[in-house]
Amino acid sequence: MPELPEVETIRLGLQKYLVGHKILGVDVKVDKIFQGDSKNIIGTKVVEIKRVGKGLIVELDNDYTMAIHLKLTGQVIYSGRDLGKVLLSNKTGGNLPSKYTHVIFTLDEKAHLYYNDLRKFGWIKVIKKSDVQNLPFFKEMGPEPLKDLTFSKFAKIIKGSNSPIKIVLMDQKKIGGIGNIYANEALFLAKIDPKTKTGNLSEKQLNKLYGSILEVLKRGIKYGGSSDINFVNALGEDGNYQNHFLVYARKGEKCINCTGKIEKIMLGGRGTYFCPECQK
DNA sequence: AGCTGTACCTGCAGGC
DNA sequence: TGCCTGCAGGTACAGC
Repeated sequence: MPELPEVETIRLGLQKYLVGHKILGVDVKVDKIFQGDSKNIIGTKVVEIKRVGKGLIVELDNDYTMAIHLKLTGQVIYSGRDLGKVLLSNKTGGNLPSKYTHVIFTLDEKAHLYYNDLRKFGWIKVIKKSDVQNLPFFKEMGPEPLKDLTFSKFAKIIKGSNSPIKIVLMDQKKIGGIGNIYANEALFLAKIDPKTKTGNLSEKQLNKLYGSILEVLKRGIKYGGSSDINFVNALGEDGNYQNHFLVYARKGEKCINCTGKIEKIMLGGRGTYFCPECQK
Protein backbone atom coordinates (compact mmCIF):
# COMPACT_ATOMS: atom_id res chain seq x y z
CA MET A 1 0.00 0.00 0.00
CA PRO A 2 2.06 2.68 1.29
CA GLU A 3 4.45 5.32 0.17
CA LEU A 4 6.01 8.00 2.32
CA PRO A 5 2.77 9.90 3.10
CA GLU A 6 0.87 6.73 3.98
CA VAL A 7 3.64 5.39 6.22
CA GLU A 8 3.99 8.81 7.82
CA THR A 9 0.24 8.84 8.50
CA ILE A 10 0.55 5.50 10.25
CA ARG A 11 3.61 6.70 12.16
CA LEU A 12 1.75 9.73 13.46
CA GLY A 13 -1.09 7.52 14.67
CA LEU A 14 1.18 5.01 16.35
CA GLN A 15 3.24 7.77 17.93
CA LYS A 16 0.05 9.10 19.48
CA TYR A 17 -1.57 5.84 20.59
CA LEU A 18 0.99 3.05 20.76
CA VAL A 19 3.81 4.84 22.56
CA GLY A 20 3.74 4.14 26.29
CA HIS A 21 2.10 0.75 25.94
CA LYS A 22 3.77 -2.39 27.22
CA ILE A 23 3.86 -5.46 24.98
CA LEU A 24 2.46 -8.42 26.91
CA GLY A 25 2.36 -11.04 24.18
CA VAL A 26 2.71 -11.77 20.47
CA ASP A 27 0.53 -14.19 18.51
CA VAL A 28 2.11 -15.01 15.15
CA LYS A 29 -0.23 -16.66 12.64
CA VAL A 30 2.01 -16.41 9.57
CA ASP A 31 5.61 -17.22 10.39
CA LYS A 32 7.30 -15.65 7.39
CA ILE A 33 5.98 -12.21 8.34
CA PHE A 34 7.32 -12.11 11.90
CA GLN A 35 11.09 -12.58 11.93
CA GLY A 36 13.26 -12.72 15.02
CA ASP A 37 12.54 -13.75 18.59
CA SER A 38 9.34 -12.46 20.18
CA LYS A 39 10.94 -13.05 23.61
CA ASN A 40 13.07 -9.98 22.98
CA ILE A 41 10.07 -7.67 22.86
CA ILE A 42 7.72 -9.18 25.42
CA GLY A 43 7.68 -7.10 28.58
CA THR A 44 9.12 -4.04 26.84
CA LYS A 45 7.52 -0.66 26.49
CA VAL A 46 7.13 1.25 23.22
CA VAL A 47 9.19 4.43 23.39
CA GLU A 48 9.04 6.03 19.96
CA ILE A 49 7.92 5.40 16.36
CA LYS A 50 10.30 6.36 13.58
CA ARG A 51 10.02 6.21 9.82
CA VAL A 52 12.76 5.66 7.29
CA GLY A 53 11.42 6.02 3.76
CA LYS A 54 8.55 3.55 3.54
CA GLY A 55 9.77 1.65 6.61
CA LEU A 56 8.61 1.96 10.22
CA ILE A 57 10.78 1.49 13.29
CA VAL A 58 9.20 0.80 16.67
CA GLU A 59 11.70 1.74 19.38
CA LEU A 60 11.46 -0.23 22.62
CA ASP A 61 12.88 0.41 26.08
CA ASN A 62 15.49 -2.36 25.80
CA ASP A 63 18.18 -3.13 23.23
CA TYR A 64 15.69 -4.27 20.60
CA THR A 65 13.55 -2.66 18.03
CA MET A 66 10.89 -3.74 15.55
CA ALA A 67 11.44 -2.80 11.92
CA ILE A 68 8.29 -3.03 9.79
CA HIS A 69 7.77 -2.90 6.04
CA LEU A 70 4.20 -2.95 4.74
CA LYS A 71 5.07 -3.55 1.08
CA LEU A 72 1.81 -3.33 -0.91
CA THR A 73 -0.96 -4.36 1.43
CA GLY A 74 0.34 -4.29 5.01
CA GLN A 75 -1.70 -2.56 7.70
CA VAL A 76 -0.78 -1.77 11.30
CA ILE A 77 -3.87 -1.07 13.34
CA TYR A 78 -4.13 -0.04 16.96
CA SER A 79 -7.15 -0.76 19.08
CA GLY A 80 -7.52 0.30 22.68
CA ARG A 81 -7.71 3.24 25.08
CA ASP A 82 -10.57 5.62 24.55
CA LEU A 83 -10.49 6.54 20.88
CA GLY A 84 -13.98 7.94 20.53
CA LYS A 85 -15.67 7.15 17.24
CA VAL A 86 -13.48 5.20 14.83
CA LEU A 87 -14.83 4.27 11.43
CA LEU A 88 -13.10 0.97 10.70
CA SER A 89 -12.51 0.70 6.94
CA ASN A 90 -13.89 -2.27 5.03
CA LYS A 91 -10.32 -2.69 3.77
CA THR A 92 -9.36 -4.36 7.05
CA GLY A 93 -11.34 -7.48 6.15
CA GLY A 94 -13.98 -6.86 8.81
CA ASN A 95 -13.68 -6.62 12.55
CA LEU A 96 -10.26 -7.32 14.01
CA PRO A 97 -8.73 -9.75 14.04
CA SER A 98 -9.85 -10.45 10.48
CA LYS A 99 -8.86 -13.09 7.94
CA TYR A 100 -5.98 -10.78 6.96
CA THR A 101 -4.61 -10.45 10.50
CA HIS A 102 -1.33 -12.36 10.67
CA VAL A 103 0.28 -11.00 13.83
CA ILE A 104 -1.48 -9.83 17.00
CA PHE A 105 0.31 -7.93 19.75
CA THR A 106 -1.39 -7.97 23.12
CA LEU A 107 -0.71 -4.75 24.99
CA ASP A 108 -1.39 -3.55 28.51
CA GLU A 109 -4.59 -1.61 29.30
CA LYS A 110 -6.51 -4.19 27.20
CA ALA A 111 -5.17 -2.74 23.96
CA HIS A 112 -4.04 -4.61 20.83
CA LEU A 113 -1.96 -3.98 17.76
CA TYR A 114 -2.90 -5.90 14.62
CA TYR A 115 -0.69 -6.56 11.61
CA ASN A 116 -2.88 -7.25 8.57
CA ASP A 117 -1.59 -8.08 5.10
CA LEU A 118 -3.73 -9.38 2.27
CA ARG A 119 -0.80 -10.33 0.04
CA LYS A 120 1.63 -11.23 2.84
CA PHE A 121 4.58 -9.42 1.26
CA GLY A 122 5.35 -7.32 4.32
CA TRP A 123 7.55 -8.12 7.28
CA ILE A 124 8.22 -7.37 10.93
CA LYS A 125 11.79 -7.91 12.09
CA VAL A 126 12.82 -7.98 15.74
CA ILE A 127 16.43 -6.87 15.74
CA LYS A 128 18.96 -5.18 17.97
CA LYS A 129 18.83 -1.39 17.85
CA SER A 130 22.42 -1.32 16.71
CA ASP A 131 21.59 -3.56 13.73
CA VAL A 132 18.78 -1.47 12.27
CA GLN A 133 21.02 0.63 10.09
CA ASN A 134 22.61 -2.56 8.75
CA LEU A 135 19.36 -3.95 7.32
CA PRO A 136 19.98 -3.67 3.58
CA PHE A 137 16.68 -1.92 3.03
CA PHE A 138 17.56 0.89 5.44
CA LYS A 139 21.27 0.93 4.80
CA GLU A 140 20.92 1.53 1.08
CA MET A 141 18.11 4.07 1.31
CA GLY A 142 18.73 7.37 -0.39
CA PRO A 143 17.99 10.80 1.12
CA GLU A 144 14.35 11.63 1.73
CA PRO A 145 12.22 14.51 0.56
CA LEU A 146 10.92 16.49 3.59
CA LYS A 147 14.06 15.37 5.47
CA ASP A 148 17.57 15.50 4.07
CA LEU A 149 17.02 15.73 0.32
CA THR A 150 18.19 19.22 -0.50
CA PHE A 151 17.82 20.57 -4.02
CA SER A 152 21.53 20.27 -4.69
CA LYS A 153 21.52 16.60 -3.62
CA PHE A 154 18.44 16.03 -5.72
CA ALA A 155 19.97 17.59 -8.81
CA LYS A 156 23.14 15.56 -8.33
CA ILE A 157 21.21 12.29 -7.98
CA ILE A 158 19.10 12.97 -11.06
CA LYS A 159 22.05 14.02 -13.17
CA GLY A 160 23.97 10.93 -12.09
CA SER A 161 21.62 8.70 -14.00
CA ASN A 162 20.20 8.47 -17.48
CA SER A 163 17.07 6.40 -17.05
CA PRO A 164 13.49 7.58 -17.45
CA ILE A 165 12.86 10.12 -14.69
CA LYS A 166 9.94 8.22 -13.17
CA ILE A 167 12.07 5.14 -12.64
CA VAL A 168 14.78 7.19 -10.94
CA LEU A 169 12.25 8.86 -8.62
CA MET A 170 10.98 5.45 -7.51
CA ASP A 171 14.44 3.98 -6.88
CA GLN A 172 14.69 3.81 -3.07
CA LYS A 173 18.47 3.63 -3.26
CA LYS A 174 18.50 7.02 -4.94
CA ILE A 175 15.64 8.78 -3.15
CA GLY A 176 13.76 7.32 -0.19
CA GLY A 177 9.98 7.20 0.08
CA ILE A 178 8.54 7.94 -3.36
CA GLY A 179 6.41 5.18 -4.91
CA ASN A 180 4.19 4.84 -7.92
CA ILE A 181 1.35 7.18 -6.97
CA TYR A 182 3.47 10.13 -5.89
CA ALA A 183 5.95 9.71 -8.76
CA ASN A 184 3.02 10.03 -11.17
CA GLU A 185 1.58 12.96 -9.27
CA ALA A 186 4.85 14.89 -8.97
CA LEU A 187 5.68 14.50 -12.66
CA PHE A 188 2.22 15.70 -13.62
CA LEU A 189 2.52 18.74 -11.39
CA ALA A 190 5.93 19.53 -12.86
CA LYS A 191 4.59 18.93 -16.41
CA ILE A 192 7.31 16.43 -17.21
CA ASP A 193 6.81 13.34 -19.36
CA PRO A 194 7.55 10.30 -17.12
CA LYS A 195 9.57 8.72 -19.95
CA THR A 196 12.02 11.64 -20.19
CA LYS A 197 15.60 10.50 -19.79
CA THR A 198 17.04 12.36 -16.81
CA GLY A 199 19.90 13.72 -18.92
CA ASN A 200 17.40 15.66 -21.01
CA LEU A 201 15.92 17.57 -18.07
CA SER A 202 16.72 21.26 -17.80
CA GLU A 203 17.72 22.97 -14.56
CA LYS A 204 14.37 24.69 -14.62
CA GLN A 205 12.54 21.38 -14.88
CA LEU A 206 14.59 19.92 -12.04
CA ASN A 207 13.65 22.87 -9.89
CA LYS A 208 10.00 22.50 -10.71
CA LEU A 209 10.12 18.76 -10.10
CA TYR A 210 11.82 19.16 -6.73
CA GLY A 211 9.09 21.52 -5.60
CA SER A 212 6.39 19.26 -7.01
CA ILE A 213 7.69 16.25 -5.11
CA LEU A 214 7.58 18.12 -1.83
CA GLU A 215 4.14 19.43 -2.63
CA VAL A 216 2.48 16.13 -3.51
CA LEU A 217 4.02 14.37 -0.52
CA LYS A 218 2.84 17.10 1.84
CA ARG A 219 -0.58 16.97 0.25
CA GLY A 220 -0.65 13.18 0.71
CA ILE A 221 0.12 13.57 4.41
CA LYS A 222 -2.40 16.38 4.77
CA TYR A 223 -5.17 14.15 3.38
CA GLY A 224 -4.11 11.22 5.55
CA GLY A 225 -2.73 9.06 2.73
CA SER A 226 -4.36 7.40 -0.30
CA SER A 227 -6.80 4.54 0.22
CA ASP A 228 -7.22 3.73 -3.45
CA ILE A 229 -6.46 0.08 -2.82
CA ASN A 230 -5.73 -1.07 0.65
CA PHE A 231 -4.32 1.66 2.86
CA VAL A 232 -5.78 2.41 6.29
CA ASN A 233 -4.27 4.52 9.06
CA ALA A 234 -3.17 3.34 12.51
CA LEU A 235 -6.78 3.31 13.67
CA GLY A 236 -8.04 1.38 10.64
CA GLU A 237 -9.63 4.38 8.93
CA ASP A 238 -9.42 5.27 5.23
CA GLY A 239 -7.27 8.15 4.00
CA ASN A 240 -8.54 10.78 1.60
CA TYR A 241 -5.86 11.57 -0.93
CA GLN A 242 -7.41 9.18 -3.49
CA ASN A 243 -10.16 11.80 -3.87
CA HIS A 244 -7.54 14.38 -4.82
CA PHE A 245 -5.42 12.49 -7.34
CA LEU A 246 -4.22 14.81 -10.09
CA VAL A 247 -3.46 12.06 -12.58
CA TYR A 248 -3.04 8.67 -10.88
CA ALA A 249 -5.76 6.13 -11.74
CA ARG A 250 -7.48 8.67 -14.01
CA LYS A 251 -6.97 6.93 -17.36
CA GLY A 252 -9.29 8.31 -20.04
CA GLU A 253 -10.35 11.28 -17.92
CA LYS A 254 -9.82 14.86 -18.91
CA CYS A 255 -6.63 16.56 -17.79
CA ILE A 256 -7.23 19.14 -15.05
CA ASN A 257 -4.67 21.52 -16.63
CA CYS A 258 -5.51 21.42 -20.30
CA THR A 259 -7.73 19.80 -22.91
CA GLY A 260 -5.70 16.59 -22.97
CA LYS A 261 -6.89 13.15 -21.97
CA ILE A 262 -4.99 11.10 -19.38
CA GLU A 263 -3.17 8.10 -20.80
CA LYS A 264 -1.83 5.00 -19.13
CA ILE A 265 1.34 3.25 -20.21
CA MET A 266 3.66 0.73 -18.57
CA LEU A 267 7.06 2.04 -17.53
CA GLY A 268 9.47 -0.18 -15.62
CA GLY A 269 6.62 -2.63 -15.23
CA ARG A 270 4.45 -0.13 -13.40
CA GLY A 271 1.25 1.61 -14.41
CA THR A 272 2.12 5.16 -15.44
CA TYR A 273 -0.43 7.92 -15.88
CA PHE A 274 0.23 11.19 -17.64
CA CYS A 275 -1.26 13.86 -19.85
CA PRO A 276 0.31 13.68 -23.33
CA GLU A 277 -0.59 17.34 -23.93
CA CYS A 278 0.93 19.13 -20.96
CA GLN A 279 3.63 16.66 -19.88
CA LYS A 280 6.26 17.08 -22.55
C1' DA B 1 26.21 -0.55 -13.48
C1' DG B 2 21.93 -1.19 -15.01
C1' DC B 3 18.45 -3.20 -17.41
C1' DT B 4 14.55 -7.17 -17.71
C1' DG B 5 11.74 -10.55 -16.13
C1' DT B 6 10.17 -13.19 -12.28
C1' DA B 7 8.85 -14.19 -7.66
C1' DC B 8 6.39 -13.40 -3.53
C1' DC B 9 0.50 -13.58 -2.58
C1' DT B 10 -4.55 -12.59 -2.92
C1' DG B 11 -8.53 -10.23 -4.69
C1' DC B 12 -11.01 -7.89 -7.95
C1' DA B 13 -12.35 -5.47 -12.21
C1' DG B 14 -12.94 -5.96 -16.97
C1' DG B 15 -13.32 -8.56 -21.17
C1' DC B 16 -15.48 -12.20 -23.47
C1' DT C 1 -23.62 -15.48 -14.67
C1' DG C 2 -19.01 -17.13 -14.92
C1' DC C 3 -14.43 -18.03 -16.35
C1' DC C 4 -9.86 -16.01 -17.46
C1' DT C 5 -6.45 -12.60 -17.64
C1' DG C 6 -4.10 -8.90 -15.99
C1' DC C 7 -3.22 -5.62 -12.69
C1' DA C 8 -2.58 -3.63 -7.75
C1' DG C 9 0.91 2.42 -2.89
C1' DG C 10 6.93 -2.82 -3.24
C1' DT C 11 11.11 -5.01 -3.01
C1' DA C 12 14.60 -8.77 -4.04
C1' DC C 13 17.01 -11.65 -6.99
C1' DA C 14 18.58 -14.11 -11.09
C1' DG C 15 20.35 -13.63 -15.54
C1' DC C 16 21.82 -11.08 -19.36
